Amino acid sequence: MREATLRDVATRAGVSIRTVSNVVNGYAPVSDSLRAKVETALTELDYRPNLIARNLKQGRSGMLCLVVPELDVPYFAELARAVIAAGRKHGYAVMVDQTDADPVRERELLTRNSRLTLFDGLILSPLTLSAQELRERGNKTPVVLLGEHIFDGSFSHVAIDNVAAAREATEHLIGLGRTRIAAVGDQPYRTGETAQLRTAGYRQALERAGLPYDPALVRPTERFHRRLGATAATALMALDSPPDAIFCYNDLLALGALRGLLTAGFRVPDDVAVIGIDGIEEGEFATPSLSTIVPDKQAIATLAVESLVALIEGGAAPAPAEARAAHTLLPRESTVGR
Amino acid sequence: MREATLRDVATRAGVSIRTVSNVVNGYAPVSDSLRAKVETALTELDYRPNLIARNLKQGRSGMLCLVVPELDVPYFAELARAVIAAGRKHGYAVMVDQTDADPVRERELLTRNSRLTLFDGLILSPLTLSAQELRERGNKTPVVLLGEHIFDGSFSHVAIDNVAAAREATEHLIGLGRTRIAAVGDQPYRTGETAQLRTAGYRQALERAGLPYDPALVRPTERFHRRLGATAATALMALDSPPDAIFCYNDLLALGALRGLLTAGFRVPDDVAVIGIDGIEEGEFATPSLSTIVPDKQAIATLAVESLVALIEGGAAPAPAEARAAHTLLPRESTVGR
DNA sequence: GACTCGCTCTGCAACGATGCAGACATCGTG
DNA sequence: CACGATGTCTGCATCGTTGCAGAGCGAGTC
Repeated sequence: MREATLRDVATRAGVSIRTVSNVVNGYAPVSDSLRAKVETALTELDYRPNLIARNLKQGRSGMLCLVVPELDVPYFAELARAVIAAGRKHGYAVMVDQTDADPVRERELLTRNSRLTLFDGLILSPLTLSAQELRERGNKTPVVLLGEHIFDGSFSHVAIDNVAAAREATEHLIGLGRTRIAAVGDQPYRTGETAQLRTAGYRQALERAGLPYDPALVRPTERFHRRLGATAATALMALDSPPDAIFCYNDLLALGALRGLLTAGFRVPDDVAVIGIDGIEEGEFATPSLSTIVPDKQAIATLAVESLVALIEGGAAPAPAEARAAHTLLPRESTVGR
Repeated sequence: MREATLRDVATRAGVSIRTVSNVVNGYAPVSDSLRAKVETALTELDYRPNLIARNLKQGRSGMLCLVVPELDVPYFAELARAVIAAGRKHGYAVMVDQTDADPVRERELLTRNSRLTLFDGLILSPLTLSAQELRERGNKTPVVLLGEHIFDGSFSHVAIDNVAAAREATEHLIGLGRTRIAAVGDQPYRTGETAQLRTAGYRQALERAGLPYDPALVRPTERFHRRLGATAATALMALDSPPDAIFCYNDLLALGALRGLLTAGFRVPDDVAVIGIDGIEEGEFATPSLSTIVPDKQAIATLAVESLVALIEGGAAPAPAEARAAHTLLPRESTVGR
């Protein structure tokens, strides 16, 4: 049985379609007697408005889309929660999609037939897309980007200050008296901008402290996953002169490193201190608990949604806004011990 | 500037709207010369089909919606990944939403204006909704339920055998020689069906092994979060005769318990063994690594999507299907040590 | 009593796409 | 040369809703 339409209700109630629509939406004044008749018919037929039709007519869907590389990376899951909440505050439903960190699927977002046309706006955390590709997309859906990646002034964009965050993480380790500090997570190629910014911050901290920069202590990882963190950390400890601290470019790498180090028999933080970035809840319950830089996810979400809503409702495109969210150092056992 | 429509392209190419549509969709044969003209116009105007309009005409959107209580609960995030993948295999895009474990928001899903009308089907992991509420919803969108909750035969439904899973977890602990086994996560009220099934499995195992059932060892928790696991575990160890093993109803509780126990100075598994359910990746990297029951998330996702697609494309409603996904015991350090 | 006013209510057109039936031109066949 | 068959292309109606303009009607005013 198909869903009842306005026409069905109108026939049953003996009124015009338009009047039913008015009753449903409360747009125009309707006399009590008619209203009652219509409402009876509405419930009898169990009418539900067809939102697709409404959207077509109104040219908007009231939905935003958040696209992240991987939902099961806790940082993105926690961010998604915040974005969904921020969207609701502005009257938008936020639906989440993931690209599986697959460049092909990221590019699908830009194609002609992308499902994104269904949404009023897009919040995208790109992984491999270049600014140029994004600019040339056929898609006119308003976009706000998350993360440092590919920002070139042509899009609204929200991120933390990655250089500062990395510098502060490294300085925290230096402040604890560590002198051979490794970095895990560099991505020295086109799509690794965020990682490169963190490397820059790391080097700034070393420089300011007058510590030498040793390329052997910087380990690239293709992704920011636990297992790669474990591998990198144990490899570092196998060096002739191993590090006494490891700065990981995100918490998953750091948590993997923790586990790898403990398995290999190293004590954290006594032998090696470890710090990450992301402030995911998992780090609080790890053993030892993980020191980290906590980005203000609430702020990121709010800023992203606000920029996007401005783009959508602002009519003429306002200039792309670049917003910075705050971050704070959260020292825990993995650097300062118990 | 608004998006180009078929009409715009048709005007520019000097052909009928219908022909442009044919070129775009490849439906009917079009001569090479016309096709070329149309394609030029298409790219010049950067035409993108309006999916809302297409959906309205075709009566379907090609999108499924997955609704979970909390995306930042890793089990749901990992499940979401699997569901998204399974959906793609069947030609559907899956969008994810969360209710924040808020009963009000769960009920919003059922209201007249629910955005769900935009989707061809719904995969729902309900938390507080009753079967009756779901049955009485105005919404005719096909639904498949995840988890044991509220299944009463009126909906298609996918879950693991929670009783067996809990029994096997408990039996694993018993097999290691533990005799005072606690359970963390009971929810002895209407919306706690899943938890209650796990309690049943726990009691079955005790009974079969001839171990006494001690109500003091069963700790309810309102949610399945790390912090509550930590609290419950430390409370248990403060008992006059503390347990020598703890079965947690999910991995987050277990990971919280691990941390709580270690902070309180207990050795895991020497003093207390700990096991969870969910098989989330986090448990593999915890210290000690977490023993767990791993539900076959791939299977859950596949079964759910297949049932849903059957409902959607099957025309006349097929009988609701009840599907069971497999689970396996994965012993790790938190029960068997290193 | 004619007129305006204001309140209800209605019909038509439109959003942008596709399904369908048929128009038209071209071709092959007897 | 007439005919039907084939291959391209088009116009109209339609999906379910809302915007707009105006019809109809009773009440109020002079």
